[in-house]
Amino acid sequence: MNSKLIYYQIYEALKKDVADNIYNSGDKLPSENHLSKRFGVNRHTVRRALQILKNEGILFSKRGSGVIVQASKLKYKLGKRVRFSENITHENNIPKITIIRSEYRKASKIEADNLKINSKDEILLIETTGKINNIPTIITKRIIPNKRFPSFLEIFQKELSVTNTLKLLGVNDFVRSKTNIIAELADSIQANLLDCKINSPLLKTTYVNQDLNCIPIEFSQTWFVGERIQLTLED
Amino acid sequence: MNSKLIYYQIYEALKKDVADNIYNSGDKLPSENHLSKRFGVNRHTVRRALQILKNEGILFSKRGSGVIVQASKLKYKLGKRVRFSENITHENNIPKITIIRSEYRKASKIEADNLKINSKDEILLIETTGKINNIPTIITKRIIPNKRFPSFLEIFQKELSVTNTLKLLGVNDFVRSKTNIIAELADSIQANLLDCKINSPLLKTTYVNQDLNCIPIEFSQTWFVGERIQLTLED
DNA sequence: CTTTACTATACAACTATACAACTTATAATC
DNA sequence: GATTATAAGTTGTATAGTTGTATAGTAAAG
Repeated sequence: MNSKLIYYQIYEALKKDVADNIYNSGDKLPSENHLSKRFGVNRHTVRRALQILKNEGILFSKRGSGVIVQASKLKYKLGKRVRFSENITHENNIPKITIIRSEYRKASKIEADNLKINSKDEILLIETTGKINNIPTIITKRIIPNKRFPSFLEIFQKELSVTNTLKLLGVNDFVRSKTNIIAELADSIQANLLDCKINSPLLKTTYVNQDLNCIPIEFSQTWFVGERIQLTLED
Repeated sequence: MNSKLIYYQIYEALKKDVADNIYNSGDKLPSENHLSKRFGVNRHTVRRALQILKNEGILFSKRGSGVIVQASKLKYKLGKRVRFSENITHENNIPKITIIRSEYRKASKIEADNLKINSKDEILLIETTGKINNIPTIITKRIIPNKRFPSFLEIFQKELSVTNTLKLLGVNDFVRSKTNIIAELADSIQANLLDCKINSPLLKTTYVNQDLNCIPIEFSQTWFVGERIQLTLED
């Protein structure tokens, strides 16, 4: 019976277009006005169809900008050696990292504990966003001991890769000592950075990377947009 | 006896109004609520009268919009040289074309065969609706080889006429190589675009226009609302 | 008693219009 | 060249009006 409803027909037509890759991940759909002309209906009828697709996680919209095809959930491997770039390019996705903030300051107690440094030693904070196929998906906040890596920021700004930066600093391998995973809700700043709604579910991982002598290198937190990422564990 | 019945009297009154051109082709009637007040009856009694007029093909309705006076069947000439605008304006009717969709993509096999191009060459798809005296009557889906006419869309958006667009592109004359005519039933999207019921009969023509050197220019399909158009052949 | 014509009411689906909030592209200005 | 206004385009929201459909009820005719 649903099949006779107009909005449902439009829903099916648009869903097919996405499935047929007429609109690809990250693409903007034609505007609601264009779609309403294409289907010969009022804009609100199109919106009703779009709403279903948004609920299904196939589309998402941004006021003033457009309606965009949601990328299917990317698998992000967690384990002993987690490498961002490899994790993304592995499935032919294109990563892009942007530094949004960096600052030097004294370590907090938690940071000092995790990095096994003296309390109030100076640390470097770097906050980055990661886009996958041009869709913002990841925020990372890194705490790095400044005493050991005084030129980290300078190199990282060029390399935009922890792995490469550490190599250039003489650390050829590093592993995770632990990873905690919790769920959080996006606040307005995160929502803005991640192109998601406020209160969208985020996956937050907290971890320490250390060299092979078990000396901590970075204490970091990463937020993933739940709709776009699934974390997978391996041993 | 029938003449006593209220709904039948309303039916006759409305039919007379249409015959007397109080309501013309394409005009909206007053809403059912207004009519029910005018005749001093319940809305459903008016609807019963309207239903007969719809069955007779004199009126048609669109949910949310209103009840509209149906046009009488227009003659549309098919033959070697088919020109939409001329066909319509010939009997003092006013045509209006709207682009509802355009996209570039690879040719399907059938399209490539008909256009005599390589399979998977890029084509331009343009979908338009044609209103006659403001009543939607025609849908056309055109496939045009992009390699030969890379600026077709740009010009067509201004001209809204294939004949004019081709003239500006240096093609002063073109003819149809073949025309197939079949009957189809309107699906829900076509029904909305054409302001007709789902499963209304449509005339569908499939044809290829080619230049005088017999090189295909467009491979297209046109759907006509059966209630509003009759096709006529000439040689 | 059953059917038919008509009323009454309510809600769903869709249209029409307007405006706010926001983004993007373009032009103007420094 | 970079920054700032301006304009145009987009989604979000609200309100009102229209047809489609379902249910219940009344009165009259057979």
